[in-house]
Amino acid sequence: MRVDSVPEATLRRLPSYYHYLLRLREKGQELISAAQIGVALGVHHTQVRKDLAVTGSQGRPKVGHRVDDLIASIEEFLNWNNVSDAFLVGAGHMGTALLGYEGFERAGVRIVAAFDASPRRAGKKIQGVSVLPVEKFPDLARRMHVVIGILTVPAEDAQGVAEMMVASGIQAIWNFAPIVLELPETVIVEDVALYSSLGVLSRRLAVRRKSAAARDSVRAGP
Amino acid sequence: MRVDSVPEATLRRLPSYYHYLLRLREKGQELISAAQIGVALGVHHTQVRKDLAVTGSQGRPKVGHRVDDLIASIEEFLNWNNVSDAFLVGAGHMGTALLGYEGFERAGVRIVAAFDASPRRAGKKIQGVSVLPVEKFPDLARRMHVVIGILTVPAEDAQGVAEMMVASGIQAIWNFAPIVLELPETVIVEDVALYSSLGVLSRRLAVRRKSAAARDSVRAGP
DNA sequence: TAGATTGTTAATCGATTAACAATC
DNA sequence: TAGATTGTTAATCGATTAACAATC
Repeated sequence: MRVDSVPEATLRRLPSYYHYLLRLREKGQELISAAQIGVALGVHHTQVRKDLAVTGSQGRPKVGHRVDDLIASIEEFLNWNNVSDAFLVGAGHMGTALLGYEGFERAGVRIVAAFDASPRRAGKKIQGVSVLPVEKFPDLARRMHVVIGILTVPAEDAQGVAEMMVASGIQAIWNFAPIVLELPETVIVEDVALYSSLGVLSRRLAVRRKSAAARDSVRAGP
Repeated sequence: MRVDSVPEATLRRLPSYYHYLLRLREKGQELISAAQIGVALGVHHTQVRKDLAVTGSQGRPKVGHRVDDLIASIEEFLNWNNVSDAFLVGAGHMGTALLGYEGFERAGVRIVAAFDASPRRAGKKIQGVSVLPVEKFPDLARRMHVVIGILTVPAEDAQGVAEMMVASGIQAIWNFAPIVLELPETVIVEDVALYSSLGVLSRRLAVRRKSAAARDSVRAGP
């Protein structure tokens, strides 16, 4: 049983619309049609309409959608207008990078503390966020009612840390480790699969080279 | 016309199998069945078989697959056994994080130089990789026959830098900026859509809260 | 009004899952 | 051998695209 009837593919496209619309607004554009969005983002215009429809935003025939309305509707639909506190575990390269991002508050997430198992890192401040010993996570998470965990630890530690997070009341995990976490299915896990992305890139490049090589050998003759 | 007949969903799952298999090998396990992989990674066993089939690897009835064979087949299929040089542009938070990753060489990519528009960053070394002025990109890319570009610049600079990359001979771009790049369709673009990921997470969490609240109000009575 | 655009219903397409024969 | 597992073909499911009526 799916809790949310909205297709995941739609959820993934909405942020892309959102950032495009922000840019339009910055340029002062007030109206936009589904077809224009589609062309700009490489999505079929019917698909754009369906995606926007789930947010409840309505356009006017012959006129299009108000950029402001769309932005507000997407924000509300994704709950990006309510910022939730998040704890990050793993203050390594990726963790440090995420702590430096400004844009996540606009996407409903504020990283309020970071944790690390290494005493070398704990005690420091990174990008203005304190790095604490990971032992302090459970107590603090509970006291501050933090329900979002960001997981940027090495793959071999990820499962253990994730379990600690869930035991501390975390309900959603943004996982950067290249493993599939085994957790109660009530926990929301969203993977950032960097290696999946690299796999697609590498394969496409290889296929492209192969077909280019094939063309060249035809051109050169048998 | 699709150049590669293999579904993208399959390409995205293969790296996940790959990392799981690496862990098995480390533990000394020599054989594995599609069903076991499926249980561990949350994929239907038939799907696992189809995915593995595209790599050309074969298993034996009643026995399963040799872990070694699968690893080798996936590596070859994704061309991860041939490492390509890559240039990174944007030595900010995310760029720095990627320069620190050890695992990308195993995924076919070696970052050999970084570039940045800011004179403050250019000239430094980050994680042992030199950061050069972005003006040097075109000439160096051509001379070194670099065809992979990693794009970690702010959103507003991404389109321009991507065009510069393509003009310099780059054939595939790993894009971390939250915009849809408009480039010739011969260019392979692979987006790491952090905000799409956050959108899904935020929405799921909101839906979960809503249904929890609904349950509570029923329990409390009308 | 005419026609551009929306929003919805129907058709198509592709990916996932089910069923089952092959085989070690 | 019996049965666990593979690999393939058929059925189902869900997402995308096409068709079209509604409307400003």
